[in-house]
Amino acid sequence: MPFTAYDSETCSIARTLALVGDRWSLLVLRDVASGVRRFDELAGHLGIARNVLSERLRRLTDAGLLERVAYRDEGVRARHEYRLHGPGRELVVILAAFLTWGDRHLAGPEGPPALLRHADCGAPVHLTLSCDEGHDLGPRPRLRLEPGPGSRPRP
Amino acid sequence: MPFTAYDSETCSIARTLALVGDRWSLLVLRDVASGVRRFDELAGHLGIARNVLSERLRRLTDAGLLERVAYRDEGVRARHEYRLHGPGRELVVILAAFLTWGDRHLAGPEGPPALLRHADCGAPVHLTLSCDEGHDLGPRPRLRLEPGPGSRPRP
DNA sequence: GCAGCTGGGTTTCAGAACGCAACCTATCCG
DNA sequence: CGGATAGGTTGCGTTCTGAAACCCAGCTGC
Repeated sequence: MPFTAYDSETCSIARTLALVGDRWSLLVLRDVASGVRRFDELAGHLGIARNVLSERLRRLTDAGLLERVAYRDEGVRARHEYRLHGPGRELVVILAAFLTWGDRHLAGPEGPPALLRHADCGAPVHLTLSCDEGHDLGPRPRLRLEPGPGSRPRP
Repeated sequence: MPFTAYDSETCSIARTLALVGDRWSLLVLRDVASGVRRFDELAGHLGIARNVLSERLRRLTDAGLLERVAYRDEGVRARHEYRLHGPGRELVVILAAFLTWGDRHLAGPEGPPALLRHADCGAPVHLTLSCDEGHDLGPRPRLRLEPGPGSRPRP
């Protein structure tokens, strides 16, 4: 049964992209994961239009990837900030995949523009793809995507 | 030095997203990686507008992620198809990251809609994030993104 | 006690991107 | 010659995005 016989949108890749696959969501998540948590900081750092940022934060919060947390600096009224939440914390693996690819193929001669480290021990981090037989698949893995139990035929 | 002091667009995540971070590119790459290589098949399976598909294929080809390969079925004139090429073959790691996340958080009770297997041995594939000290970081890694040698201050 | 500042947005409107359908064009077959 | 078909391109209307202005609540200084 060819891949084309199955519904494109049911695939987990498509579903995940529908959630965070626009031009800004992953950058917002990157910044939040890096400690940029407040609206104005995000808007300033990302260069995103404020209405778009507002809409993205709402969507990501509604989806449970971010949480709004109240905080209060001294002498200022209570405000709130955004933090990674629940499943959102696992999205950093996707960010790491983008970072790794970009470092390998888009970095200039000066080297990678950002480094990803293990927060606990400070060592650089790397992503490996391996199969349940224990083979390491390397950077250019030979893979096959096939319909799984939750697949649906194309409408 | 806070993360906000560094240019958002220089980051490898941002650069990679600028290349493939629109609503369709990664789905096109998923399909091409899965053996859907011809224009009409892609258009039909993805449900993408033909002009948009045309433009995406050109961009991805220009960027060196896809190559156009001539082929000829019997009794039909020569045509061409698209295949993953060079750095494009390494993008499947990003697709695997999306798939893994979607399987964990967006799959229904029936199970994952698609399975990713090692083409050589047929075993399911998984992604692991580990640090150079050898710690396995698990699905919710505690990471720190910091400016690297190629970083630039914010303009 | 009120003017101004600040964080965190919403509103408005123009321009870019997208989706749909129609059309074009080689080539091969009958 | 007249389809059939793969692989696009063109034109047009709708939707999404971006920039900038505006709003609003609460603190602070005067």
